[in-house]
Amino acid sequence: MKKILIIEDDPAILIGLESALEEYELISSTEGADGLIKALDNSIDLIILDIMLPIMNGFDICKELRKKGLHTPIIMLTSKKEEADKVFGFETGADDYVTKPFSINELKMRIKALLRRAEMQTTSNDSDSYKFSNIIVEYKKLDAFRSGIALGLSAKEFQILKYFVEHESEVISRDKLLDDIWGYDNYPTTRTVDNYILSLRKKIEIDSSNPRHILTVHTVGYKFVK
Amino acid sequence: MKKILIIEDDPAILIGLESALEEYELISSTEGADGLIKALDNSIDLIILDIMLPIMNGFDICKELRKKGLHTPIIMLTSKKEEADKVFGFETGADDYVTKPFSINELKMRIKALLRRAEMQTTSNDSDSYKFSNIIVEYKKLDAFRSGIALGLSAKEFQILKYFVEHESEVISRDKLLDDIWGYDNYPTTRTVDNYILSLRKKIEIDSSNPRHILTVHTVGYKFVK
DNA sequence: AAAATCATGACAAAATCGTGACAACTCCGA
DNA sequence: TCGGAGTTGTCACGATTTTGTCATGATTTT
Repeated sequence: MKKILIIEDDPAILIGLESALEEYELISSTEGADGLIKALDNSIDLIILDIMLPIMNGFDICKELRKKGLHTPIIMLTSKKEEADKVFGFETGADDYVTKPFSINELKMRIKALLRRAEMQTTSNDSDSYKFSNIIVEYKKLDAFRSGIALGLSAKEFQILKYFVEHESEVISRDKLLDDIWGYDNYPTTRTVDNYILSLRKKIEIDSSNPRHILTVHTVGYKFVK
Repeated sequence: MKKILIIEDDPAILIGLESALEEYELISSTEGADGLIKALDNSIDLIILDIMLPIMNGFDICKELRKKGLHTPIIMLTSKKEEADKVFGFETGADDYVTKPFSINELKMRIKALLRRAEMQTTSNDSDSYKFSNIIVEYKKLDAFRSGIALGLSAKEFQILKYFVEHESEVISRDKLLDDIWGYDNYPTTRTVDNYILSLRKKIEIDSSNPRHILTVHTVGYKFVK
């Protein structure tokens, strides 16, 4: 269930929203500073923010949140159309607004549209294969293929390759790999890593002594490039 | 410059949009099937889509695009509010709408908001890089790139370059660099520093014998400028 | 039990590191 | 303006560290 944070000081509107948005998990705040903390603390999916608030106004909250690097979609509640124009500009960071008195139906649709778009960001990358060069890594088959023929990766080799493609071009230290692949309970030597790199290279590189995909970064670790 | 595709059959509106949205690169289509192809072919950043179109209506185009896995933000143009309600629902895939006759200002703001949100997706993950001139220093990749091609910095070279960019325009003495990069346990000669400066210059400067970024400050040390 | 996989150590190969030598340059005073 | 002392640029070499690779035994899977 999606979490929505409502920052609104007018009890009448707050109650109205709460009954209209029963399909969501609602968190509310009637005051700016408190709302700001809640917006940062919880794993909120969307924020509904009134512009007119005592002490700290919605305009400032919005800017503050964006300054702190929060990407949560924000819908502003405003009383006047002109006011909306001011806050909805590029520089404030709000994603949408509705003007009071607003249609609950319209608000609901705008919420849906923003949630859907946010959702897409996180789930659009769930394909079950990864291509690079002439190789396809099939997550479900736990193996990789060069022009259709299986390379016959062992379980650990596959894990490592998957880890590498998921961290494309990042430098991975041997210790990081041991932590993330082997876990903390059994901890082989860093030499073990080199050996797996060797066998992986033999399988996925065309010339394993001159690797083009699994590169060594001397004194640091390895990195995978497409 | 962001690319916007406008799918609209009414020439009057099309001309109006084209003159209002001069800040964008515009591509237009007056017909559904053609618009659908253009939407898929080009690297469009946003689509403005009229609902009422001959032959294939905007509603269907929208659904078709989403079915094909296109995530481009879509703003619908509608004549009636009720019509908007129908297409703006969760199932069609539109992100926003404006009702004719619409305020150009409002449309512009809605475009901005959607583009900003889309932008965040692509740029939110490279916060750990530093640009200067035509070079990008990628912290996670432990390397720097000139127009995309890797410069192949060694670990120590990278450390030093990172140190320099983090202390932009500050004059750094050799001793300070030895302290901060090599640490207090092993302490090479100041000659060593010069050697690393040399190799760094060879990699990041266009003319290494006439450096523009890593400058020597005689009798004091070096300084990095953008 | 056989086969595959995994982990380790030994040694060779390679890359990087640090140094000294000397040339080129800069600054400053004569 | 010239020269000299000090500073920096540059190169090549050896030392050191890191990585590649293989053979071997342990462990797990089939």
